[in-house]
Amino acid sequence: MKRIDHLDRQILQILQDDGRTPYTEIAHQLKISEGTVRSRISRLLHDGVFEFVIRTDPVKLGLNVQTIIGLNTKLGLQQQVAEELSQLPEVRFVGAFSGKHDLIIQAFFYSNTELIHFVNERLSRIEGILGADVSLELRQYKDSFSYVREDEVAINEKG
Amino acid sequence: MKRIDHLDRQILQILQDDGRTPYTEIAHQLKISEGTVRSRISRLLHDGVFEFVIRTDPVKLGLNVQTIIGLNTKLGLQQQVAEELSQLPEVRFVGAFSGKHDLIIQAFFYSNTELIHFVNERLSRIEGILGADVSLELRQYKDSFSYVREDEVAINEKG
DNA sequence: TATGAAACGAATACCAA
DNA sequence: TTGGTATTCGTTTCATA
Repeated sequence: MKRIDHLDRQILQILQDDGRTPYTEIAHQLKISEGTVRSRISRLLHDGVFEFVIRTDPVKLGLNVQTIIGLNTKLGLQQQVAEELSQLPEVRFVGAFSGKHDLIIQAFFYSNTELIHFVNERLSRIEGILGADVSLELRQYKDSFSYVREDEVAINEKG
Repeated sequence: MKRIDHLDRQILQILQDDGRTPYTEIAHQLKISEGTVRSRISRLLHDGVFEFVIRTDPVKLGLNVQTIIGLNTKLGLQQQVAEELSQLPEVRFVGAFSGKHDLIIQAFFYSNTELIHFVNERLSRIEGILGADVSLELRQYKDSFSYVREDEVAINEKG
């Protein structure tokens, strides 16, 4: 995989704001040709650096109950638990972490009833879960995917 | 805002997989006209139900250190702290929660050095933060934005 | 269904190793 | 001279009225 250079990052920054910005418009903004934009985007897509998606508003879809759940798992069963959780449609994110919880997941529900059902019925039936700390989202301040920064190394190992 | 119906959800499901699926292709898959697809997408965009974005792979951009940080804040200063955190480019997500932590954030860094710098320099200077539990992501199992489900109410208030 | 805009494929030009 | 990248242009596909 070729290294991502400054021009790639500039293209990504524009697409972060609007995933539908035409190649011609990107080319114009960056003062390069449309072909360059196209070939770079093809390469970045091919290398899996990014993909075109849509971001839906969970609340507008009726998913009013948003949670982050920290889980502790039995030694040796963490991966299996993580994989089972990943199958569930309510679960958006699953990661293994160091820290107070072995696994942290993010899950969305249509109602508190559905959340309770999830914890009592779904989680309780997964072998290897020792405990679950449910945090209920009261307010969201930021949920951005614009994390492409101009330069890779802001603070290097000596900083 | 008009209610989101089954057909809207089907359109969103297709776009979740590929945000650039042509209207004609969506129309063909759902056996409806292209005009219907277009008018529905316009309405959904207008209502803020979804937006076209790109999803970049943080690791491929060099953001190898991914964290979830739980914060406790001084009474009365939570909102101010949340807003300050939202300004920081390293921070992707900020939410207020009920549970063990008042605020939960997700942040990405280029290196452990940058993470340490963030905690010691950035966080420590924000007034109102009482404590921070840093969880370091060791492995990611799922990070999906495909949370549009076929039907809104899987389990209703009586279920 | 027609019109303009955007995306695409392929040939060519450029540049640096 | 060669491999990689940028440009250009003709064609096709798409969005839109």
